[in-house]
Amino acid sequence: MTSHTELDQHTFEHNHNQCVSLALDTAQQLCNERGVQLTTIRFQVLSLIWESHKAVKAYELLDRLRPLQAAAKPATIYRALDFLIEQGLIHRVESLNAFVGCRSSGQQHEQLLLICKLCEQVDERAATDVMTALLEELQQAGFMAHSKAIEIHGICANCSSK
Amino acid sequence: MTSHTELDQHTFEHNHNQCVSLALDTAQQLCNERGVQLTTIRFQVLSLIWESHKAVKAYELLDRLRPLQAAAKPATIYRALDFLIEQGLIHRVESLNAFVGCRSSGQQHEQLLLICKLCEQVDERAATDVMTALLEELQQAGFMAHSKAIEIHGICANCSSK
DNA sequence: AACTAATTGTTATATTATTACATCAGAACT
DNA sequence: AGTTCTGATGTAATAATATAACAATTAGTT
Ligand SMILES: [Zn+2]
Ligand SMILES: [Zn+2]
Ligand SMILES: [Zn+2]
Ligand SMILES: [Zn+2]
Repeated sequence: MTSHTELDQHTFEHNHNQCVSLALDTAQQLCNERGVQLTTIRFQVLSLIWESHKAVKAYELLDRLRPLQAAAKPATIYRALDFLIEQGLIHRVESLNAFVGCRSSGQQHEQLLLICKLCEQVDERAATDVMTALLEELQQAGFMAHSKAIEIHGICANCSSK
Repeated sequence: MTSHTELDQHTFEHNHNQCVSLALDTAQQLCNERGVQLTTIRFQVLSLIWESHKAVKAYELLDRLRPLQAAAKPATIYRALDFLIEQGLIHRVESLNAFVGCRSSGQQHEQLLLICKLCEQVDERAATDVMTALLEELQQAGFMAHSKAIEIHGICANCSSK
């Protein structure tokens, strides 16, 4: 029997196992290179986040982590999330207070996040034209940007074709 | 003696009283046209938000409203904020869980918010080139956007020139 | 006045996140 | 081996943000 989560993954019509493998392998490799520890807890949280392309809430992660880490508390999750964000392995979706795996960790990348209201999946796009225009605008404004987050809410192509 | 808040407003080197008058007058006019009520509480909250160009937190607003409305509770503030957002009179700054007056209420506008880490002021810009590129990107992705929020954190021109 | 819808009062609670301090495990040093 | 240092985790408490539910009041309408 196929779970709801698995179905949702398939709406992208892609091999999600590949997504997960790539993400986890890349994470491990980046942490090695950087001399930081992808500990068991951090790896487990990253894996849980990567179970789908949906943004996940911290306390939902906590619930899902507890079977694996009986002692898990809010701080456990938030520490792991802080680490994963610092290392660029996940994104925080500000408008949802939720977290989603980064699909281009390692590469320098700005984020354009397309957040579907129906399937709740988050698509991350390079959107180089947008970012170029943005850089130009920032330059004109004399604004020195540290972080650039573009979060668009709406209906994804897949959902609107149904 | 000049308060810190007043000083901060002056960093824009503009007549903030004009900002406030324009914002409040426009708000009143729009509400009239739309047949919705800009009640005392809503007007007071909007005025408090407009005391500066900084984003303000809900519970800070609550503290500042209480001298005017002894019975004010969280719900009081959140209801007023909901109304003001619906009417496009303020923006919610997702990445700060805070609120800032909209400088172009009434006009159709997408928002590019430049959020300064030093002076905490929020600058709202039309950024038409960015928005054009964004629309193009969304079209390519087949994504039907309902809300577009671009929040950039960094150092504003004024602060970086000090 | 009577009715209706919108707004506000009030209480409780849900959700999201951080702080502080104790403990533990591994690496580095003596 | 013992000591020390560091980073990570355990644990408890609490802070900060936001919503739900229902009662009371007010503003418009008939
Ligand atoms: Zn996938
Ligand atoms: Zn969708
Ligand atoms: Zn001003
Ligand atoms: Zn500034």
